[in-house]
Amino acid sequence: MKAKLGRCSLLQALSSKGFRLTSQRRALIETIQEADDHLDAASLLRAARQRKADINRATVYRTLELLKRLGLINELDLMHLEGEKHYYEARARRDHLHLACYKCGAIMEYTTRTLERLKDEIARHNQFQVGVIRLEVGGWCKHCRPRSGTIRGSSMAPGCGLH
Amino acid sequence: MKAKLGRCSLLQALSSKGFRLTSQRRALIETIQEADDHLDAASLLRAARQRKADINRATVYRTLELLKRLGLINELDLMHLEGEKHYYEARARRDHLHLACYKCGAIMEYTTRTLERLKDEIARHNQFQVGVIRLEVGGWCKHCRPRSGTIRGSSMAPGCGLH
DNA sequence: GTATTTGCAAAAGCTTTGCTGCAAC
DNA sequence: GTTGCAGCAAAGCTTTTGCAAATAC
Repeated sequence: MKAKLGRCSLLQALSSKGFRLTSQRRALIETIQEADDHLDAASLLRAARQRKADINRATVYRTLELLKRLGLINELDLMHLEGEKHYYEARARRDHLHLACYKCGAIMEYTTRTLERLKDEIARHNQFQVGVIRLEVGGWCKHCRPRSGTIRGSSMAPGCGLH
Repeated sequence: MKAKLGRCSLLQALSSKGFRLTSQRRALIETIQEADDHLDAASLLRAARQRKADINRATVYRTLELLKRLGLINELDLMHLEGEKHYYEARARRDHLHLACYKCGAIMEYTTRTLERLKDEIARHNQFQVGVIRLEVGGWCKHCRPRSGTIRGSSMAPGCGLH
């Protein structure tokens, strides 16, 4: 179960910026905020329809675009483990990174101060104002590691054909 | 001009693993290695055709898939600044991150020890064998920052409609 | 000579768009 | 009553696939 704390209140944020709160948007936002997993557009539509039956695919995409533009949700690729869909999550108070296992497909989240330090460093060294930071790691989780023991420091994918 | 040093020799790596060196693959690989920018599949095809006229789109995608699987190139999304295409770069000796400016579209690379430290930390704390790490940052470059001075530590995108 | 790889063309998958009518404020 | 937003259906774009012919080794 995904933690529900530390989330922005999307509904509140939307209306305070003058956007209409349609019943469709409510259903979509509630679905996103209460989701256990990262949802792609199709899954979100399916889940949101249990709250409000008549939601259209176009509305899903338009709402996601809006929330993304407002910085209220994050868009993830999750290393394209399965196709080119995008995944979404309500933006948490702290940035975190996503680990994707090439073998079993598990997605893990990891929060660390180092990421915040890195963000500050990026801003300072490049005079760059950071809006969104997306850090995704592909590899092998502890259950799927090719062999136990060594974790290589190298950046090269170990061997071929392993994905 | 992008630095040409610190690259893997893709041709050599391919043949040493027993893959055939077709003229199409040669043309594609040479194009990738000498590219000044990050190339998407269509641009790569266009550029490679100047070396070898008859290359097909399917071959491009199949070759990219192969090189990616072998860990010889990185696949980037560059924060989806323009559509959903993917971008590719020959894998460098050191990992680096990509900064994408929402306003002018500039892509900058930044290499830092902190990224390597972060990678080690990820591996240690999650017992995760890192294959590929992809870190992309969306924001505003020094020429496009909304206002000078403050660089906010917050992760929220500043204001709405700015992308 | 044989197995791998290519070209071709069609399809698949996800996302976007134009337009009409509905609904939030 | 306005104006923004949703629904519908069609199109758009990138990427993938099946199969026969070509090519690297």
